[in-house]
Amino acid sequence: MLKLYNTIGREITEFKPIEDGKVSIYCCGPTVYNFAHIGNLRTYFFEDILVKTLKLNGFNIKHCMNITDVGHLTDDGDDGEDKMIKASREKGMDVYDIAKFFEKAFFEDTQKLNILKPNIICQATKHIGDMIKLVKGLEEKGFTYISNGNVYFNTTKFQDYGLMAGLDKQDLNFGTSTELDEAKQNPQDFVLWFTNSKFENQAMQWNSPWGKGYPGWHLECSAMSLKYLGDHFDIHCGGVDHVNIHHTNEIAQTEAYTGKKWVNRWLHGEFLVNKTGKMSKSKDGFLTLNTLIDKGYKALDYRYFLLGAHYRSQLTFSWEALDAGKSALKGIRSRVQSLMKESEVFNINKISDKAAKYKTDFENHINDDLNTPRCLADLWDLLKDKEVSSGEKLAVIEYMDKILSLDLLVAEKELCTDPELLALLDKRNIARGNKDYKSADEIRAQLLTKGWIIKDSPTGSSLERV
RNA sequence: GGCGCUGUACCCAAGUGGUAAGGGAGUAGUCUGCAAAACUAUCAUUCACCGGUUCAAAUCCGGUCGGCGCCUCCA
Repeated sequence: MLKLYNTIGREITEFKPIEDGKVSIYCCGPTVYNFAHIGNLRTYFFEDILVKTLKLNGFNIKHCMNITDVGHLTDDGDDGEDKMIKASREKGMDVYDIAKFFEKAFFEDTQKLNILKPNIICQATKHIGDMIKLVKGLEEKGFTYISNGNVYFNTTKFQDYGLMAGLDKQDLNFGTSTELDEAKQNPQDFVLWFTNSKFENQAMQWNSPWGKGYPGWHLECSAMSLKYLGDHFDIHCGGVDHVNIHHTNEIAQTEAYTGKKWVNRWLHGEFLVNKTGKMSKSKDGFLTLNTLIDKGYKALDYRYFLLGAHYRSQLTFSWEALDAGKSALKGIRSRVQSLMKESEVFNINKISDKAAKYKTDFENHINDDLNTPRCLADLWDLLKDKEVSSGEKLAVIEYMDKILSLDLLVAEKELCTDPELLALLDKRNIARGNKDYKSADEIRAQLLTKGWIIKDSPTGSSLERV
């Protein structure tokens, strides 16, 4: 039985899809005006675990994600502007090219992390018409007003405003950190359509019944999810920061528009934090996946690190913690590689009860609101169990890796097959046998300059790529 | 200020009222010409602190102190 948390009601309950065997899921995607940092990527990782767990439970998944490629792009007040944007502009790329560039970079990152690509990916700029239709519908139903040139959503007209976030219990601090928008009738109202931009040089603008302008930022998720997943679907996810504002407003405008319940279950991924707080592009410590790779880590080392914490807990990033993940993954790999030398992968349906217990434990743990840390512990226990045969272990590990996605059964190290180099290795081992260690070490150094490292083991020597 | 989350070993981190998962690091040992790896063992009488409930509390309740997040674009 799959149990998942629901931000609505703040409780873990059994997951039941609207339609038997099928799940529709919408995930808030990236804003593509900069590289994703490793904190952003944590959320997509969590959604990947969710999607794969649903698949493991036999569901057919319709997985939709938006690309926010509208807005933000001419806001030069942002101190953290990436050099790439500047470079792109200097090269004369327009905002659409910039968006495309970072969208591509985003999917390169997620691919490196073995994150499945959603089967529906939708760009906001390609759905302006759908957004306008939504605003028109809201206008007809009387949920909007126009003020200072912009179309606003009147939150007091929507009865359950802020229900999921529990805003009624919160004494919100309006306007303490930013100036209040004087044009709003209520502090929580939000813009559906801008014609009077706060950025003077807004690069992307479209014609609309209210004049030339651009959509408010909550609008895209409502419009596109309605289009691709319908007016009632199973799961909507995103980062925790979206609970109070973004998702609250999405619910308000969508349910006001359709007049019915929209999303059954909301899941929110917690933040990756530094010692100094959350990772953000305006602070030091803005790390991208490529920064990690440049420092000698593999993308999957980072994935292992993420698996070690539950998605609803904040996770503290440190190099020491990442090193721990790297070493652990290396240890698993080396054990799995020896298993593969000993045996073929057994058929998962024909394994002993003892081995099957690990499979069941793993399923129970992942189905328990995605408890990946427990799943890793199951993997380690299996690896260390002396009563389970190598082939059975491999079968269960292969199964676990459907969720973990660490490429555990893929031979990681490239082994040398070049006869010339292997002859050198033989020569070195002969020298070694004759206790001629000087020559042996010279050959080792020679091989190293060619990019190969000698690994001696009780069963013989081999050459691996550095 | 309000709301939410949180405080578990040197580090990261699970934990369903029944006596502290797992990983990393460390330590000891095996192996070893060296290097690397591997393997074995070991590693919290205790869960921020103080009270309470209970036969039994890391888990429940109250209080104190600390951390993080949201209330602004944000994963």
